[in-house]
Amino acid sequence: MAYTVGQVAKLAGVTVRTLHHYDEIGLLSPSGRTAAGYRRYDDADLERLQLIRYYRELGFPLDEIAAILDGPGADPAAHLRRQHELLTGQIGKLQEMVAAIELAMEAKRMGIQLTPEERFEVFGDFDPDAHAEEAEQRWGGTDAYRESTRRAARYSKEDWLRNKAENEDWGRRVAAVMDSGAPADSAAAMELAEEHRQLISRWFYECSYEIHTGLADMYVADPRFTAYYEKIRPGLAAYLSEAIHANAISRA
Amino acid sequence: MAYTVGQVAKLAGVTVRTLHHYDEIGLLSPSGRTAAGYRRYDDADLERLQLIRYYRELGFPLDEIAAILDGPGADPAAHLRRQHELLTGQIGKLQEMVAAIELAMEAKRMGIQLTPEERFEVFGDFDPDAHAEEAEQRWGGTDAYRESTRRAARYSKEDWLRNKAENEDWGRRVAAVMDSGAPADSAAAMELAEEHRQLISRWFYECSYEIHTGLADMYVADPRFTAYYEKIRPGLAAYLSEAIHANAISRA
DNA sequence: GTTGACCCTCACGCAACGGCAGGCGGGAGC
DNA sequence: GCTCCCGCCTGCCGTTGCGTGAGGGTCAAC
Repeated sequence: MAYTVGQVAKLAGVTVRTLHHYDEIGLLSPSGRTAAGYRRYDDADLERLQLIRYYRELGFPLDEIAAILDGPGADPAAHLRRQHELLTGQIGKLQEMVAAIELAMEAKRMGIQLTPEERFEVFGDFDPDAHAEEAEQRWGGTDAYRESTRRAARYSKEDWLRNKAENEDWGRRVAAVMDSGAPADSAAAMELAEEHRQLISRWFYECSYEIHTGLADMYVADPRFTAYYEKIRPGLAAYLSEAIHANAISRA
Repeated sequence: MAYTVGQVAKLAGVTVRTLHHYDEIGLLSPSGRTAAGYRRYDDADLERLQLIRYYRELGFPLDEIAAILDGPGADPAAHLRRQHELLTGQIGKLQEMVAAIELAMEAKRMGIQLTPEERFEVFGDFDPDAHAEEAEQRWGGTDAYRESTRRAARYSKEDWLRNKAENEDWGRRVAAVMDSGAPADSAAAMELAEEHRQLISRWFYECSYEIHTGLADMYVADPRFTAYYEKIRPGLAAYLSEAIHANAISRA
């Protein structure tokens, strides 16, 4: 089978100009030309273009792609295998970024200040020794910052008051259930965990059960989040965490 | 807290030049300068930079990022929420690409020719009406193409012969087990499924149990792959598929 | 035979920085 | 006080990966 530039462009989802460019730099030269000088691409060219597109999607510059494709010891199967590995690596990276975003969302929801390192460590290559030196400092002056952070969000004043009221109401009720001695996997505790999830979803961001259990783990693992709940009632962080897990399992 | 360009650059994993550039175009201007003209970034600047980095990672051009960040109705929480959605979308796209790579790997392993549409449909925006018109043609002339595809791989001739021999040996034995009337979830069938997986891993690409069950589904869903196994023994495609699933479950 | 879609080759333009030159600032050690 | 080195400053030109015409040939159809 032979294809013209336009056909290849449509098939591969690139522009004709891109194919011209690849021809110019010798990355993908069509296997032949017609008498009139039209480029003719065959199936082998398409296969090469497929590899190019994947490497491009993975962020490789064109000259490196050329080196990889034309270099020795690289049969087509090895390329696919390599691309498979790179892709799964990218997915892992994106999942870490998602987790970092969830952390940032939850921190904002509670008015907790993130350290600069936490903001950026997901992007990799950050300096490890810059981490410990400010570990103390981040526990000071939180209150003023919290207020300013809250003001930054563009909710109306009434919205904020309503949200605050709902939050406090929920806090009172969950403290009462805990005081009553009901276990964390009781229907009452799970119901309040579910309400917690819906409260987040309504006011801040869509909180799936998966995200919710992720938050639950964070509440016991990160002292700043723990402190937020311990202030309501000592032991509440762990209690809530367990209730959230129980609720997620029962709803699944 | 105030930071110099160099400190911010290190923290955020960007170059000083990039920060200069963002300042030049007004995307991220430091909140102040020292008497000597040094740029001074504060925590709000860092927060903005965090958002910028995420949007950049998601492929947005700088002018669009500026429009998004400075536009109305976009509080910080909304940005995080949006980035969360975009990221999960990207992950889904990459997972489709992984699946497409697995298809391509398996097709190559069996010497099956993929249609141009199949090569590129994962990249999206391909023409739907270009799909049906060649549906017949892809069933002709497969043998010659298969041979040429096989030669393309850079294995030595002996490698190929050994691989072929192992494959045929496996084919004989799985046919024998099937003929014996042993069910697909019997120990013998599962053992051959496991061997099938290791054979792929050794010769072609690391084949996890997850990938393996994906292949199993493909063997019954895609007639070209089905035909490959049916030629060994009628009913083998379904039999093998079931054995692979049973094997994966028992090893998990 | 002419119309419209498609192809060709220049050629300039643009985003998002990289990298270097040439010069100032600052703190620490002599 | 002087020097040394590192970090900061402002230009300014270079590069990658194309986008976007300009100006002109080609091909299948009507």
